[in-house]
Amino acid sequence: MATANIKEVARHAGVSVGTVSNVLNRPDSVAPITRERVMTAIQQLGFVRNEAARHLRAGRSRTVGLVVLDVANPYFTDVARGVEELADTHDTMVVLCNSGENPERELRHLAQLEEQRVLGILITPVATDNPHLDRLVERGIPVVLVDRGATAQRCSVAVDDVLGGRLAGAHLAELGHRRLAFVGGPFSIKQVEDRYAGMQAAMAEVADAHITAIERPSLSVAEGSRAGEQIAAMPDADRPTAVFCANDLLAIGLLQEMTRQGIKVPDDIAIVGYDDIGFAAAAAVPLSSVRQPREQLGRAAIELLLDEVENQGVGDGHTHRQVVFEPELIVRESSQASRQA
Amino acid sequence: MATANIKEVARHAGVSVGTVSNVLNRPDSVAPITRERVMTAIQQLGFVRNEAARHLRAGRSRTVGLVVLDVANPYFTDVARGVEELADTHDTMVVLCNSGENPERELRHLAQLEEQRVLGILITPVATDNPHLDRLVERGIPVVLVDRGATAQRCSVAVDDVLGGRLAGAHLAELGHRRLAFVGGPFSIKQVEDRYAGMQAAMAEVADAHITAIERPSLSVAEGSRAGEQIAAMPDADRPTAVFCANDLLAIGLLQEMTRQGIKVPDDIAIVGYDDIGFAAAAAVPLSSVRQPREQLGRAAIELLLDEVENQGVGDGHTHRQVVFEPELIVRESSQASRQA
DNA sequence: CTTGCACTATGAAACGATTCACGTGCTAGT
DNA sequence: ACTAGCACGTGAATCGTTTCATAGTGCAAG
Repeated sequence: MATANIKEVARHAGVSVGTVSNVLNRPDSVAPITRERVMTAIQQLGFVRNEAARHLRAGRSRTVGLVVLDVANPYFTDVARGVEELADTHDTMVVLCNSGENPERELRHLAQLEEQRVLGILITPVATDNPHLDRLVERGIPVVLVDRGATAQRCSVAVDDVLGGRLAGAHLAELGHRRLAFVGGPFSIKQVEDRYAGMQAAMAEVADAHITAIERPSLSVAEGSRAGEQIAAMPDADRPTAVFCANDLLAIGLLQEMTRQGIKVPDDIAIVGYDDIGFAAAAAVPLSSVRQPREQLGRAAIELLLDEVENQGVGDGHTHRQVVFEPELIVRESSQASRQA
Repeated sequence: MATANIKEVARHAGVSVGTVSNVLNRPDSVAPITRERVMTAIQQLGFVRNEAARHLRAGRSRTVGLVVLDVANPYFTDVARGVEELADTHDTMVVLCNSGENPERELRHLAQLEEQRVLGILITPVATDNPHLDRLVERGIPVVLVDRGATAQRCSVAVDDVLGGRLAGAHLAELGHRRLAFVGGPFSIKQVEDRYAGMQAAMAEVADAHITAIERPSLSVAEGSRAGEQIAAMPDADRPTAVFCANDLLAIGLLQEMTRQGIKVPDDIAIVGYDDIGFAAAAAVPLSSVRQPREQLGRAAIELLLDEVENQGVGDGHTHRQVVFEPELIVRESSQASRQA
C-alpha cells in the first residue's frame, strides 16, 4: 500500500541502493543496461522519491518561502507569479504564505518556514522593523525584502514611489492642470508619502501650481468616494481640475462619486491612480495609472535570494543589493486631454 | 553556524535525546525540573525542530496541497483563505499551488506534492477527467475536488450553480421583467450551462417570459462590453429589460458599455452578475450578484480531507461525500426596481 | 604477464527526530 | 523487609535517501 522506497526498487532491479540513487541523480555514471533495468523497476513499482529523506540528508530543502501581506491583493499575486516562474527554472519550490497583515500569523509562518529549513525567505513584512527577520539572518537563512524597508544589511527589491508620483504629477502638469489634489493616506505609510513627495517634486517646477492634500485613513474604494464628496463640495472655482490618488481603489471610488455628482471625468476633472490593477482598465472611465513592474519585482527578488544562497561564503561571497525598479505611467481616458482643449 | 540539533540540546541539558523529544512532544511525561533544564538549553542554543526529520520518521508530512486554477482570481484566494483558516487549527500547513489552467504545471505540482508525501490534495483540476488524480488516490493520497467534477468515487465540494441561476432568474421575474437575456459562455463550461439552466427553470414558471442567450467565447470584461454592443444594437422594442451574466466580469463589461451607449442601469436595463467579486459592489452602479460561499467551500474541503485522512481504514472508515452549498443573491442597485415603477 | 586506468557498482555511514522496550530508583502497602 | 507499582529517563533502532571510499572488471599499454 505504502509507496515503494529505493530499497525495494534496488531489490527489484537486482542492484544496490547506491546504484538506484545514481540512476536518479547522476544517470551518466551508470551503464545504460543497468539504467534501463532500474528505470523499469521504478516504473513498475510506481516509485516516488521521498522528499523528506532527501532533504534530511541534504541538510536544506529546495524550497523558498514567500510571505505576503494579502494573497487576495493582485499586487502580491503578480509578484508571486514572477517568483514562481523563475523558481521553477531553478528546481525550487515556492511556499506562499499569507500573513494577512497580522504580525502573529507572520511570525507563525516564519517559524514554520524555519522548521522546514527553507533556502531563504522573500517577505513583505508587516512591520518595517522586525527582530525575527534579524534572527533568521543570524541563523544563516537569507531574507530578501519585497517593497519594504530596504537597508544595506540585506537584499531588497522595491519600486521607486517618488518617481511614480513624479510621473503622475508631470503628466498632469503637461496637460495644463494647475489646481491639483492628492488623495491618499495615512501618510505614515512610506509608499503614500513617497508618491506624494514625487508629485510635489514634479509640480515644484511648474509656476503657480497648487496641490491640495486630502488625507484619508485608508486606501479603499469607500475612502475614495468620501474624498470625492469632499471634492464635489468645493466651490467650482477652487475645485481641483486633476487628482492623483495613492492607489487605484481610491481612484475608483473617487471616479464613482464624480459620476454620481455629475462631474465629468476627464472633462471636468482628470484622475490618475496608482498600481494599475486589472480593474483600472475596466473602470467606467478607463483609469490612467502608475504601473509597477510586479512580476519583474518577484523575479528580481528570487534571483537575489538564490544568488545569496549559492554564494554564501564562497569566494567574494555575496554582496547585499538593493534593487529599485522604475514604475511606468499608463495613460487612459481618465486623464485624457480635455476634448474641448 | 548551522542550527543546533536535538543531540546538542540533550548534551547541553545533560539528558538523553529521548528526553528532549519528550519535552517537545509529551511535556507532561517529564519531571518539571528536567523540563526546565531542557527548555533553557533549547532557548540558549536557539534550537529549531527539523521538520524533515520528523516527517521522515513519521512517514507522512503535516501539509496538504491546494492546487488552484489561478491565484490571481479572488474566487480561489477566498477559498484558500477558508482552507488555511481551518488547517491552522489542525496543526496542518497548506501549500498553495497555481496551475494557471496549464495541465503541465498542474502535473508538476502534483508530482511535487506526492514527493512531499502530503496528507492529501485539494484541487480544482484543469480537466474534469484526470487520470493522475486516480493514480494518487490509488497510492493512498486522498483527493478532494473543489467545485469541479463531483463523482461518488471521492469527496468534493461545490456550489449549486443551477440554484444560483434560478435565484437570479426569480429575482428578475419578480421585478416584472419578461424580456431577458443571458450572457455567458462557452456553454461547454459546466458552470455556465448550469447557471443558464437555473435561469431557464425559474422563467419557465412565468407566463410569456422570453430569454435570449448571448454566447461569448470567454468570461471577461472585454466580452461583456461586446455583448453590450450587441444588446445596444437591438431595436428598443426587442431589447431585453434585464440581463443575467454568467460572471461579474461580463457584467462589469456590459455595465460599462450600457453607460457608454446612454442606456441607463437599472432604469432601462437591469443587470445581475455572478460571483460577487469585490469590485461588484464598487462598480459604477453597484452590481447585484450571486455570491458563492467561497471561504465556507474551502473550510468544507479541508474538513472532508482531514476526515478522510483520520478515518482511513479505521472502524467504519471514511465515506466519500459530495457537499453542495447554496449560493445567495446579493441585490444592489443594478437590479433595483425601476424608480418610476 | 603485469600494471595502470577507466568504468561501474557496492554498502555502510551519515542526516535529525521519534518511539518504545527497558532500566533505575522511589514509595507505599503488607 | 520485600515487592509491586509508579514516575522518569535512556539509548538503540528506525524512517529513505545521498555520498563516498572501496572493490571488482575488463582492456590497453608496456
